[in-house]
Amino acid sequence: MEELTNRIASAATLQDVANLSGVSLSTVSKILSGANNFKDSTINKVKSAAEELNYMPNVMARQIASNSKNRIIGYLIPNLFNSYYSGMASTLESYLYQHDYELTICLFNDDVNRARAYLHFLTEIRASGIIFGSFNEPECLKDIDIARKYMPIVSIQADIENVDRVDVSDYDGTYEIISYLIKKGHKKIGFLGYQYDTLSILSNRLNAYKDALKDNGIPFRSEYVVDYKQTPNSGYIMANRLLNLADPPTAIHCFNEYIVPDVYGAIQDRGLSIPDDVSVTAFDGLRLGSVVRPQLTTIYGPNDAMANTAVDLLLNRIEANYSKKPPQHIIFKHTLMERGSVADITNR
Amino acid sequence: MEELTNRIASAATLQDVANLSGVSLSTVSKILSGANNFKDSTINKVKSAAEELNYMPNVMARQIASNSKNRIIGYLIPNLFNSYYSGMASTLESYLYQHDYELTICLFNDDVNRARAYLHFLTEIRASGIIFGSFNEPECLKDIDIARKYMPIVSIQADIENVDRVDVSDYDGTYEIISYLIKKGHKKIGFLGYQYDTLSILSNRLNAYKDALKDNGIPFRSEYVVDYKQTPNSGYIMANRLLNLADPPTAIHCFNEYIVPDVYGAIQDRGLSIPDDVSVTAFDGLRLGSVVRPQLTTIYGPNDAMANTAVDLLLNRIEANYSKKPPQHIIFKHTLMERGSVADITNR
DNA sequence: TTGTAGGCGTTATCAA
DNA sequence: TTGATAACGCCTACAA
Repeated sequence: MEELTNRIASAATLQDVANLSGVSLSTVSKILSGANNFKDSTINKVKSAAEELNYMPNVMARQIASNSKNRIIGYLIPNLFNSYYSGMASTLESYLYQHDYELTICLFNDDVNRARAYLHFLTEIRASGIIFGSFNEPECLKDIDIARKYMPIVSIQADIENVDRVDVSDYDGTYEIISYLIKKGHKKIGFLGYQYDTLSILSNRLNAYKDALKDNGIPFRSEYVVDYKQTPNSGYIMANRLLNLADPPTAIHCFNEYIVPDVYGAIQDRGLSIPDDVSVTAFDGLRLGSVVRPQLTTIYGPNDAMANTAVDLLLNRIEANYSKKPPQHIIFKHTLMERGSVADITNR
Repeated sequence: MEELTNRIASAATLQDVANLSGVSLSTVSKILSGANNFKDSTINKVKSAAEELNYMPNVMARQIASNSKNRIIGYLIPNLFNSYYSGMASTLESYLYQHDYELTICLFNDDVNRARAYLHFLTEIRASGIIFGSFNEPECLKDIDIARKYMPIVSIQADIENVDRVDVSDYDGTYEIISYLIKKGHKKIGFLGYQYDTLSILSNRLNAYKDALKDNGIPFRSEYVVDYKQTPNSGYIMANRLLNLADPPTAIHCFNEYIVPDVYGAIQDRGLSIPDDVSVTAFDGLRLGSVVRPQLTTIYGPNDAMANTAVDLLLNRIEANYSKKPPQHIIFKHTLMERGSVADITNR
């Protein structure tokens, strides 16, 4: 009676299957790869031998021998507490699966060294492509340059030179929602961001904030802009920085959406209500915006479309054999979603 | 001037490096693997040639030749919208990194076929081990049986026979929090679960719910138990099922925590307040319990400890060469976290 | 319909 | 201090 404890069987090889079924190795190889031009009896012998031995092809050996590409796509991301990334991952996986690719999610937990390690990893296993999540780690640039010699790379809202890239209209979206707040009577508007100086999506959004204020004759107040490192509770900390001001804002715009529940918490912990005391807006359009109460007025970015397009761009490169077509930059249009988190204070 | 468009370089091989540096292939191999017993000049020649060619070892070839293990651990999970999984993934990655292993997160988006595909994938690339997330897909059992012949497997709250497993005290924890609700005067207590007939963590928790009622002389009412498939908004749907009852419960216990924000939303959408009109409890102890308002009274399971222990168990199997030690089952003790989501209604 | 033999990129053994 | 050469597990002409 076989014990089912955790141990490795001497992983069967093609040769083992060949021995057991009494045919040659190459016959086994062909049959197991789906060849039909063999006697039924041979096919059956081989298949049942493989079954019996639980033969699983060694994909590495196969790739080396046939010099074929694997179908592994890596998605490199800094964290998963921001559901932006998990949502993206889910969409990417679904779409890649339709194309018969496997997604491997490489989570580097905000550690550049690990980001680099995963880049090396993906390069060394000769993955077929890499999708960059939205993050900014300049120290990776050299590793990216090496990786790109081995496989195509696509960026989803990340600053990498000379690769295909998808984005949402950061500037326009932010400009629109800040203008919207102003139209609702808000003049004291806070902006919560991150410490990512060189990340263009942040600077785009921050510039839009400034421009919208300026175009409406509202002076910029630096104390209304808070940034902080990205941590699970950064929203709470940043919101409190604003709420602690002697003259706190009447509206808070969040650079991205995952901090919103914490911002809500910070406001509610002071006994203030949303939107009557403080209005809140954000950018992203994640599901959580419809989960919080009041539901969030936000700028929706079509993340599913972005993810799918990123895959399309990547697979084009892969399957068109790394064509030299210049890098594409596709920008999706945002949508303003009016829900319940903004008060009209024009009459106050 | 070199074009930096997205293309593959003819990935350099050892032979290329050898040619460029004018030494033999095997010398290059040794030097690039860190051998010191060569002339400095040779070492330098080789290293700079490798650098120049952006040589990256082909890990597959390396493994085949040396028949060494890779350091890939797969984490197989059904979704990422439940932050239970993303939190686990993050902890696993951090701990594995300390041990110099790479985590590859395999998200199968609730599709058995994809779960099976990822199992095959991990087996075919000869990953060093697999960590099973908490889910129940009986159709995978055969594939698991094959996979386990190639590498050790550890389960985190998943029903798989004969593998190492970590758990939290489901029964006791649920029993405690239901008893707690009863002590607070609640007699009408709803239970929100899932359609996972054979998942032991659900049946454990449900049995504890029933037993706690019984032991306190409260009759079981089947209409107070709602289950539904696991979707992003299942909490909203399930909560409404309870709230629509002619005689709705005064307290709702959630089998797990990620549905809590939706349950809150469902309650608040009726103008009801938590905990005055409806008390809410749950099981997990995720961060989101402290993000919602009122903060959630819940059963905390030590997920970080579970994750780390799962890794320990797995690495023991791997590094002790798949020992035949019988499967371990380690159960962590829960903790009741009293926060603000339960009202005392004994005097009503 | 089946088998032989060479090769994929690497490591490892042994000789020079 | 270096370099042939035989593996590793598999694929694929080409031959039989």
